[in-house]
Amino acid sequence: MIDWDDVRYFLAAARGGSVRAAAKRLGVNHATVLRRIAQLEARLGAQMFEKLPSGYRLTAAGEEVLEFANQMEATSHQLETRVFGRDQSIRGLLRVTLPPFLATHLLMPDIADFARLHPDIEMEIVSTGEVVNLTNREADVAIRLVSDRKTLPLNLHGLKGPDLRAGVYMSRDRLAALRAGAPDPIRPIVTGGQAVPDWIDEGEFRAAGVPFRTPGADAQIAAARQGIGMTKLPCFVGDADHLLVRVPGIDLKSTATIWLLTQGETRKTKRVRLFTEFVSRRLAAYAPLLAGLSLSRD
Amino acid sequence: MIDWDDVRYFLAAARGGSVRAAAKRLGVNHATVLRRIAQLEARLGAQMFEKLPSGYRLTAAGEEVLEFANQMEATSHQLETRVFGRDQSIRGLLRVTLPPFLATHLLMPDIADFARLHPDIEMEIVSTGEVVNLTNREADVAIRLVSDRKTLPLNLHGLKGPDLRAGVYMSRDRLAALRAGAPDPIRPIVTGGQAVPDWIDEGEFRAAGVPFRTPGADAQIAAARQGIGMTKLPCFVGDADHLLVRVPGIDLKSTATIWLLTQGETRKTKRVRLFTEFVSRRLAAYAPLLAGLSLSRD
DNA sequence: TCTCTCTGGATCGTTTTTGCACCACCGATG
DNA sequence: CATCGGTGGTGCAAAAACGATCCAGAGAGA
Repeated sequence: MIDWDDVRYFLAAARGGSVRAAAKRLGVNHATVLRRIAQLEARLGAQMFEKLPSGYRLTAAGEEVLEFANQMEATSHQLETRVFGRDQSIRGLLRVTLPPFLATHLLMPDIADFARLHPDIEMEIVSTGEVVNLTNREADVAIRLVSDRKTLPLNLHGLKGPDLRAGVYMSRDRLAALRAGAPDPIRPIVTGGQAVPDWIDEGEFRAAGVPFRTPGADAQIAAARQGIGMTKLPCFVGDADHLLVRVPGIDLKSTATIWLLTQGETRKTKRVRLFTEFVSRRLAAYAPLLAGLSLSRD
Repeated sequence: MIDWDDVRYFLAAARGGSVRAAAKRLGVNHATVLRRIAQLEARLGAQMFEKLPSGYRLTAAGEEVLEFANQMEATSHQLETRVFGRDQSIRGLLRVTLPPFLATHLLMPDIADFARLHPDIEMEIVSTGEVVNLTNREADVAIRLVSDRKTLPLNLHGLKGPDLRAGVYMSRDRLAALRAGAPDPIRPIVTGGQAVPDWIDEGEFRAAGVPFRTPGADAQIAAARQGIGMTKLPCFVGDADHLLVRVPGIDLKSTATIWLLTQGETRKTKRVRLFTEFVSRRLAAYAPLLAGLSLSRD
């Protein structure tokens, strides 16, 4: 009989492409992955990988095994979510994922309030740039921005929040200087790789010159503050920054709707319901701010 | 992340009904099962079993987990059969299951011939009374008796063998005594719990009295040899025994057909093909014997 | 070409897991 | 009432798994 956990190691190696990458994902030493895979291959009596100096590549047999390994993983995740769904105690872990800019500029104080209100809930905020998979139970609640034309995944249950609108902002001082007749060019600030936006031709003062490309929302804000140019920001971010003002003549853009997403059994959990209801109320209160109707958060 | 192998221990405990029974099935110490299940429950944060003095009983949560655990097991078995199906080498393990009386009275010499012919094939004969599950890959080849009106499982591939017929036998000496006019009653010998058979009224000499019930084919043969009464046996068993003769006036019964069954991917294997072809040839040679047309094996 | 970083693999202490021997308990049975 | 076979649970020593480390080799880039 094979050790079922070996399949988990196999899966990590197949995805990581190397023993060391798999070890990193699994949080173990690479020698362990080496041994577990050797053990699995011995018990199955077949080579699952070509052992190249550049890494592990799946053999034909390995490709077939991968299919079933994926299936086992899916079942394992379902198993986990099912028992988690039965958990009706307050005490326990609650993992939330949300876009970084929502965390840093808007919801972190509210999440802190929630944590203070429920000290028995162990919270974990997963706010990396990557979209985490709710189905695989990498998180229990996801706060997502969903473009209005896109549809939600069918297996997720959504609680609709307020709309989020964005504006184009630039430095307040720079705008004053422009009004006074300063000739310096105003450059569009965009994230790397993004096409030149269409709003450069709309405003009272036109952006010109090559775009200023920088990754990360915070870097864009900093660049705008320094007067490099103008950039598109969510209203609640731009309006709250007293060093920035909306560029006159450019309308607000309706970008997306905030959704609170939960998955399958997990939303029956008391912790999840408490959190989604709490955040939902707070978001509703922020609705004017998010829509860009109030020019300051104060 | 849970240890997938813990699910295997959970499954054994859920099926065995107790930690010790699970340990026996898994071939490990019962303390190990105890600890693995405790670990799984800790990681999932839920009780899967009620720990009663009489054993472990599944909780509601455990029942739900069981469903997915079964699914994981099925996937694991599929994974094993898939890689096994790719194995085209002679050397390796080949597990065969067949009814005990076929093994002891007919095929064991042939299986021994096969093993001698292919010393690289490690053979394992699973000839307990229980029907082993081919789908779960507890065996690679099954030699089964299939009643003509029953249908084969769809996922199995069958190679049809000769028909097997049975007759009613009694002690040769006893028959001679009867012909000489001995008055002792002849009792029908049947397996425990079986109804009184219909052939007691057919023969030249009628069976009478309460049935003699004994489990096991070998015990029935011994009882018949001792002259207790008459019993129904496969022809190849009864005809080969010089102490027994067919009861005059009772026709042969057509009971079932011998099938060589293989499953899914495993039949692509060289070992499996070699074995099924070999046994198929031998069975064909035995066809008259099995049909009861030759009165002795010699 | 030299370095730097990636790869798999081997070795060696150490940690974790496992098996064994117990214990207490419960129920059936002689 | 004592016994016997079954249950779960618990220390302790042996065994197995693990992590840290080192090594050789392969590429990439300076």
